[in-house]
Amino acid sequence: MSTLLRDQIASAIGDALGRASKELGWNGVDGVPVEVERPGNPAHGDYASSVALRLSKAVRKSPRDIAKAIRERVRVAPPIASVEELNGFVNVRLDTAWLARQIDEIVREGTDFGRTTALQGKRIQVEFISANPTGPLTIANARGGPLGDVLSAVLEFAGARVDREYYVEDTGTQFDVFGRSIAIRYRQLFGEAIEIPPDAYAADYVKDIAAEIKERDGDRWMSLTLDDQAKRFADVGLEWVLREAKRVAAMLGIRYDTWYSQAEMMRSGYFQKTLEELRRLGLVYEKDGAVWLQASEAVDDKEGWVLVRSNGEPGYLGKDIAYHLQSLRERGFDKKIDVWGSNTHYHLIQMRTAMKALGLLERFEVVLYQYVRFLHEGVLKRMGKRLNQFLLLEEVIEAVGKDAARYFFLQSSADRQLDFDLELAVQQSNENPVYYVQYAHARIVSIYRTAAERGIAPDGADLTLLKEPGELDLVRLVLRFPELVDDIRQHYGVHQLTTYALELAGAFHGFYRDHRVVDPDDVARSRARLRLVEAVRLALRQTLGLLGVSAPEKM
RNA sequence: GGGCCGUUAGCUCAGUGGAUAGAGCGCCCGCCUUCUAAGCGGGCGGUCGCGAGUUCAAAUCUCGCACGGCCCA
Repeated sequence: MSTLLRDQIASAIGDALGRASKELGWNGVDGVPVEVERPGNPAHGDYASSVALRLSKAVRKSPRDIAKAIRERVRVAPPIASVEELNGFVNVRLDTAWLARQIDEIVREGTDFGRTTALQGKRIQVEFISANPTGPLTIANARGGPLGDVLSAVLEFAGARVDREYYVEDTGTQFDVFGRSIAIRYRQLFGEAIEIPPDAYAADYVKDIAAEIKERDGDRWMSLTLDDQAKRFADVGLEWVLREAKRVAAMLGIRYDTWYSQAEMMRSGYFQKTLEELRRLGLVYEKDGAVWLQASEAVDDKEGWVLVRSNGEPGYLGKDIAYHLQSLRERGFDKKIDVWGSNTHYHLIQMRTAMKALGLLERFEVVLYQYVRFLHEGVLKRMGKRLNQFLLLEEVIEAVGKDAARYFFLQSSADRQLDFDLELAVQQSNENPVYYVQYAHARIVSIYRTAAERGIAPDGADLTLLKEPGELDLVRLVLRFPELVDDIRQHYGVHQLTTYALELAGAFHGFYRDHRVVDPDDVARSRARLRLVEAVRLALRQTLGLLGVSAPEKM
């Protein structure tokens, strides 16, 4: 199954259309893509194409006439059993014997079922979470975790070589403030009457870091100025933050390939190189002592954007352009995909302008997810580390578990805002659909145990015995998995995996009630059905595997 | 003031131009002597925020407006 089923069907219809066009002397057919979809209504077959309706005007024929001409010319051979015309649609039905045969193919492919080579040879960097290294991971940063991790998994499954990257922004104002906050807490531990300013990080973890320093080094740093302490403690804080981030990411089942330091990127000289290149392109000008990037004409922003501030400090945008340029030019990535929170959307507009100017736009992709808020005692709160107001990712994972936490974040599209109520999440974790899906998987494994006990193995199963709609519908659903993977590979809608998992699990649960699999009185059919549910189990396992959710054999 | 995202069943959300709009939760009724009832079947429940436009066809695309969230100034 190297070619997706839907592509096979589409090209069969396309061929027929081409012949019809030639034989009947139609004009206007060229360049119109033939696409097929899975109709929701079973009466409309397994695949349908609306190409006749689209072509009607150009060809100057009624949609029905076009569809009929196509229908007459489609080569009817497995996998296609029949082609019909209805209301101008071309409806294709799959051959049921062919469908049943696919079960062996699926089982044979095993963990390769759905895997493709579409992205073979591509090196892709997926950058996600990358929270400011000024505190622990919160539920807000958390959303990017499963999104980025699952997207990475899908891209790998499609043949790409993927690097999961955590960009550590260990330079800049926020990082300095973090160091200063630790220093102030450190001084307070020695009884100094120094207040933590309102724009500093006031949360308890900052005190913890200061206490760790005191414990280890005592008053050794008290002789330094606040500025020098701030500089030194920022690095101590960074160590703490990265240690925590690695630990908590691991709790979510996320393992990064690279923790990439912004400071290191700056030391590499790439920032200067980037400025020079932008200058050569004539996109940079100086004003008020600062260095500016010209805004694109598409954006109504005459001012342009600061690359280097008037005090000589590299600006956030400038550093990020340099970082991207380095990834794509020097670090060997064909593509960089960033998973960013919605608050960066304006930054994204700026980045796209810059990437376009540098000729890198098509190698730069962003998944923008809407912010996560949390409810505390029924009141909505905006997350903020400086506000000392946040819900730790760790607390959530501890409360509901890795599987439910990941599944929760992957249920809705990135575009939709999430509100998280920890009390409700704990209370409802038993109702999390992830258990519904996992239960289907465990049930199938249980069927296998029963079969083994009764001495029935699926080997040599005669799949032609599978003729009932309930049986074949399961195969149809399983065969959608490779198409789904292909969609996500292109459009990054990883939440579709959860929708699919739920649908497949539901279909299986329904099947389970109506169809006995292990029946000692009918060993032949038992074998065939064991094969069938094995294919379902595989599709579930593959889906859960991409989601990073476990597929338990017992529940 | 400019920009990004959202608005679909009581609640949480799928549905990214097709033919009667779906799921989970909740509510009502039914189903465990047989492979796991964390399950299944049935029922109730919808002006797809509002208005215009494009199209053979709009929840889906475009424009305007309203409301909610966010970013920039």
